[in-house]
Amino acid sequence: MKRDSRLSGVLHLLLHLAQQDGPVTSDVLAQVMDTNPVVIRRILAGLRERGYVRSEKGHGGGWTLGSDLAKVTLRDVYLALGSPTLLAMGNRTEAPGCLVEQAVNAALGSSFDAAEALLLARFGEVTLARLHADVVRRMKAGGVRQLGKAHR
Amino acid sequence: MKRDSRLSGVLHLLLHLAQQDGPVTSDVLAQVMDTNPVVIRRILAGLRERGYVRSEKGHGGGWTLGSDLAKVTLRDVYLALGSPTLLAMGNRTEAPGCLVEQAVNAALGSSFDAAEALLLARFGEVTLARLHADVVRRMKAGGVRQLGKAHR
DNA sequence: CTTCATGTAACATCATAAGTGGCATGAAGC
DNA sequence: GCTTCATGCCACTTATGATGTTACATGAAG
Repeated sequence: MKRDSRLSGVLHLLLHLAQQDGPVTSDVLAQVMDTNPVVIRRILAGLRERGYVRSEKGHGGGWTLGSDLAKVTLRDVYLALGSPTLLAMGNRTEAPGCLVEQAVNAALGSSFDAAEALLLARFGEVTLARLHADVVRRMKAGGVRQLGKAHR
Repeated sequence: MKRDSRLSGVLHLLLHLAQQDGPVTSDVLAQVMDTNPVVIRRILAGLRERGYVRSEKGHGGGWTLGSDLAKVTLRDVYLALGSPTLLAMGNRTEAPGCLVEQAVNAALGSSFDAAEALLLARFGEVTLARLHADVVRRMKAGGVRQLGKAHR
């Protein structure tokens, strides 16, 4: 199964935006992420609806942050993406008539639910501000290297 | 992302085998699972290597359980399937040069790891015997219904 | 009114689980 | 021996969803 990397990608985008003054175009972000501008717009569309980012058209346009990084958690970002599937596995059928399958579903399902709950809880504990602070810390630790240069 | 239901499926198969005296053919199991015999063989192949099931060719052949249900956990079964991907999400890249991505990976990765560890731990706590006991309990609770009849 | 940038639809690509057909292998029954 | 039944396995197809790409409309700045 192909792994969904949108959450990873969008966080990357947000943190890069956090280190830019003005708007950044989808084109630039696409180069940084080594992908297509349309993919960028697609990913950021959900965040725009919630006000986490803003977009402007025309000259000098592009993407800017739209809210306080301290008030947005990874969970918020995840939800803004449309709550994509977290687990790669699932029960074969829901609401089966077979008693065996019911027992299997009950056993697996409770574990699946627990794992999803754990993920969401941990996502809820981490704010973008904390991630940003971590980036700054890493920059200092490794010497103030310019960002965006080490992308390839 | 398409969800992997092999673990769910194989548990279903094992519990059905547990309630049969003699060998059960892939054909019969396929009907029970509403799928193709080849799929059954493919799923059970890994379990055979570890001795959890045995297969016999020819007349009167088919699949039988190969070990004590109390000694096999869901984790064992999961491993026998080849440890398929548990999470539908992942980091965009591993070992990135970009500091931002490193920070993102660290934050997400620890959560991903925790969720996977939780799943494996819970799988390790559940034996097939316990699942089987649960099936029996459900049968008594709902009247002794014949298994395999409520499959479609 | 030209240029730049987003917004969006439509389509192509790619990976993987699942489904299917065909054929070889081996065991039981005649 | 030989037929039948069942697994073992390979190659191919199908289905699904993330991702990549092209094309065109919209709107803002110069």
